[in-house]
Amino acid sequence: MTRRGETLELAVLGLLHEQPMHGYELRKQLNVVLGWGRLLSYGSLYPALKKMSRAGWITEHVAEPGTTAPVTRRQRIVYELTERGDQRFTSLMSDAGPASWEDDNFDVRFAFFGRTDRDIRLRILEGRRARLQERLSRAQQQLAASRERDTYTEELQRHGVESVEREVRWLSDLIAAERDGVRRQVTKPTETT
Amino acid sequence: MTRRGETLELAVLGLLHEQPMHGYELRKQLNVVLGWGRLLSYGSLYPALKKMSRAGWITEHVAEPGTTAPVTRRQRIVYELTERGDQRFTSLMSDAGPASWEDDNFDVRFAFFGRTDRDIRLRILEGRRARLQERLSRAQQQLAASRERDTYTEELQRHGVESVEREVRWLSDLIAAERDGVRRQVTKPTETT
DNA sequence: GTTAGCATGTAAGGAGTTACATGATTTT
DNA sequence: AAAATCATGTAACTCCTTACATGCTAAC
Repeated sequence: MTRRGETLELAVLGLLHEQPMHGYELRKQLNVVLGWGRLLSYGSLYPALKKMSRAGWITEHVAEPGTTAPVTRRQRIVYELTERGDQRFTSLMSDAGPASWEDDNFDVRFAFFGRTDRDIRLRILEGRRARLQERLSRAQQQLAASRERDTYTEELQRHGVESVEREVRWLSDLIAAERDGVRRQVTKPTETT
Repeated sequence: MTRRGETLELAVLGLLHEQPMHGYELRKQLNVVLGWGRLLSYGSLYPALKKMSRAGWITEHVAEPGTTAPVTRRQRIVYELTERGDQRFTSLMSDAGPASWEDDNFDVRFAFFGRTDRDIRLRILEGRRARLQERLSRAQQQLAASRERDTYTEELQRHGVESVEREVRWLSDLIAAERDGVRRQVTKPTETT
């Protein structure tokens, strides 16, 4: 019944869904999928992989030098998704959770949209938009209320509101595209500054 | 020589710089200053206040019902900035730290720009911009390299790049304004409340 | 021959959340 | 009389980072 911290787990399962990988490579790929500014630390990655291995979602294969890759530098451990891991992936992608959990996982889930049904995609996108809009109205009220505060605080809040508004528009475009069943191809929204 | 987690500390010191406050009120204000989506939990706030109190940066005054506010609901503990706390605030605002630390603290520092010198403000803004630009070029390379990947991953990366580009422009505007000495009306806002 | 990158791990510690515990006051 | 809000706190737990430990291979 773990509710938080499944983000890393989902990201690993999703990446191994594409192809087996060893930890070092996985870390680099995780940097793309997780929206985090920094690279995930090894102190976090390897224990997580062990845990997932024990849970039966992935398997560890020791790849000896020269057997797998053209130039293998040293012993590497290649992780591969199991069938149960695949089920776990699907469950994590489609299950609804608390708002905070869904917010934490949004980026990762989005990255794996290609392996998810359209109705699930729509639910995730609409849920995200609804939560952002809620946050937006609170922030706008706050902005209107705190006019007395100094310019910098106000500027920070104004910028925050604009960023969220921008993200809401982005989501709306994506939702519209999904509804139309149109395979979206990167239309650059007209920039208004 | 604590390097991380001074974010909360800085935010509290900055808010108490304006006026003394009790914990419950502080939490609401922190929600504005810290860029976090959720409210800070009490389980995090109160121990932090105790710690800062022991360090001598703030003092605790018990405000008995009826003595301070017009309608006091129950016993509240009002926290007030000490002189050493003020020094600590200045130090945290002006000290340069590791990149990750400066990134974590950027929002909070920006919110308190009104109580900081212009050269410090410029250093913080330019530092932030430099780090974002660095991240941007890496992300752009990644985006160009991974054209084979599916549409959603690409879309996510594209959106990420655009967001960062936008933030860089925002920072550039702010830097230009600071350089021009276009005083955004500083230091002490007109006394009200 | 030394530095940089590849590759895997452990131990200690930091900073936060959730759940629990208590109780007054205001609103419905 | 119940529910919401005000107000403060503790204990257990989670997840992550930093620092340490090891050792191979490629490039300069």
